[in-house]
Amino acid sequence: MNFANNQAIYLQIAEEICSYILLKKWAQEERIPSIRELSVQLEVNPNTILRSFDTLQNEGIIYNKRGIGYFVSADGMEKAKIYLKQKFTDEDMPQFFKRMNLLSIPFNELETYYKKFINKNKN
Amino acid sequence: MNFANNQAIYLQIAEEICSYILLKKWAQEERIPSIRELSVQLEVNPNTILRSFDTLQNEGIIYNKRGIGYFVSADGMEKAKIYLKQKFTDEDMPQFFKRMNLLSIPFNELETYYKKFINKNKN
Amino acid sequence: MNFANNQAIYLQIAEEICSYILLKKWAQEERIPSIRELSVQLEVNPNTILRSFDTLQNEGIIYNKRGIGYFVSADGMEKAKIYLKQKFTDEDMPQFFKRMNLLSIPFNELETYYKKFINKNKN
Amino acid sequence: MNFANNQAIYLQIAEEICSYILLKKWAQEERIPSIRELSVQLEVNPNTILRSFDTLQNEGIIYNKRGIGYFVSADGMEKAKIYLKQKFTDEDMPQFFKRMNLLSIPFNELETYYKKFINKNKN
DNA sequence: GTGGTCTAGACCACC
DNA sequence: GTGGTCTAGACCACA
Repeated sequence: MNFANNQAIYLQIAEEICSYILLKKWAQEERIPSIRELSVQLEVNPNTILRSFDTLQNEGIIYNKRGIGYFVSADGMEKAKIYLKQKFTDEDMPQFFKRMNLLSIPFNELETYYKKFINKNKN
Repeated sequence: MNFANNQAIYLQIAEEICSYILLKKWAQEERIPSIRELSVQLEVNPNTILRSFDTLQNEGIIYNKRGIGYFVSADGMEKAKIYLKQKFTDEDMPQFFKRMNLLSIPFNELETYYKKFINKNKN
Repeated sequence: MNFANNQAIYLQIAEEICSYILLKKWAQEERIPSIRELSVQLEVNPNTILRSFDTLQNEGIIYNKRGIGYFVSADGMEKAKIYLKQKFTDEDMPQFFKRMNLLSIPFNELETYYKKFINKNKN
Repeated sequence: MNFANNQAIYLQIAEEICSYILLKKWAQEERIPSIRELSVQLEVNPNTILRSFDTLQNEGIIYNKRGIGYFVSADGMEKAKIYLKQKFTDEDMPQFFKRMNLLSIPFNELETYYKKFINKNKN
């Protein structure tokens, strides 16, 4: 039994940053908070934030200006979406479908729930 | 940012027990491990286990024989399924659908992924 | 005046590993020494070696088997060559050409030296 | 693995001084900074600077006036160029060509890179 | 044993 | 101020 979320903190933070970009809380070409700011705010070690940034930089989602800070790439939103979608299909979906099978929920039934969800949130 | 799973531990354990019942690791009318056993195994305070058992007993999934232990109800499997399904539709599904919307994944696409999942796990 | 090589240690190590692969000291699909072994041998912190390995893994030059170690990729030699060549053309060549200009060495003259070098090392 | 530049510090400084002369930062017959000044500026022991000056004096690149200081020779620029060129052809070139061979870069290709370099820096 | 993660803290270069 | 590098050492999961 694992009570804590088993995913590495730096990956959780990376995903969170992507979500922020997708939600347009940080626009493209905009500077994101510094490593030190985030490390204080999220109460983690600066090195952990750096690792998140490194990961996102490798994905081309953010880039870096020496001595200034990190910025969302010009195509950061698109790339953030690709990054998150990959994680979603590879990790969340299989777990979700597994649960459906355990609970004998047929795929048809899922659509019903989906329509309800859409109706409730369409406003 | 929440690094730890935000759900109460005793509820996590309750769900886990239901899963075990559904997977037939503990048959109906079978005695389940004692509070002490589980508290040692899961490295949790015995009171936490007791709360899980209370919750499941209220749902009619397990019952208690004084001085002997807890047992899976005669209709425990069915009730465990209902219990888990409720959690699944109320908590997991909305979160899942929300993510789909954020990532602009149409419902049609989900079916494709579902079929892939089924094919991979049908053996 | 910088007396020490200004390139980061973990990048120097990454290049050194690539050279080893190109020189076939570590064959493709072969396991390379563990992080701990190299950290002792090279007298650097294990984290520094890990960073070198991370870099090379991102380049697809090496890959990892959990709990076993790092291995040279099937196409590791080719990718190591590409990696080193990029570094060579981007960093070493400009510096080399700059020196040629400072010393007023025309390109023709370089060819003479090159032929001498080849003759001396062709055996 | 050598993390530090393997060349003796006093030789590195000697080369640096030659570069300065070639770049006309110190003109011929001009006095160059005192041993004490340089030792402070470069954070090096005065004896190390003295050894650099000795080396350059032996090459006839600089000369000494008792009680006054060191001066660039009348033909210092030419001799500095010869000194640096010798180092360049004897030490840098072989290493450079060796790398070219390791990376299977033919000499023709080098010319392409050279032209690009010239074009970029011709302004 | 292996690698993976995280913390604490230091020093550096660049702006 | 910013990020970049490196060390020391801890704890974890996996095999």
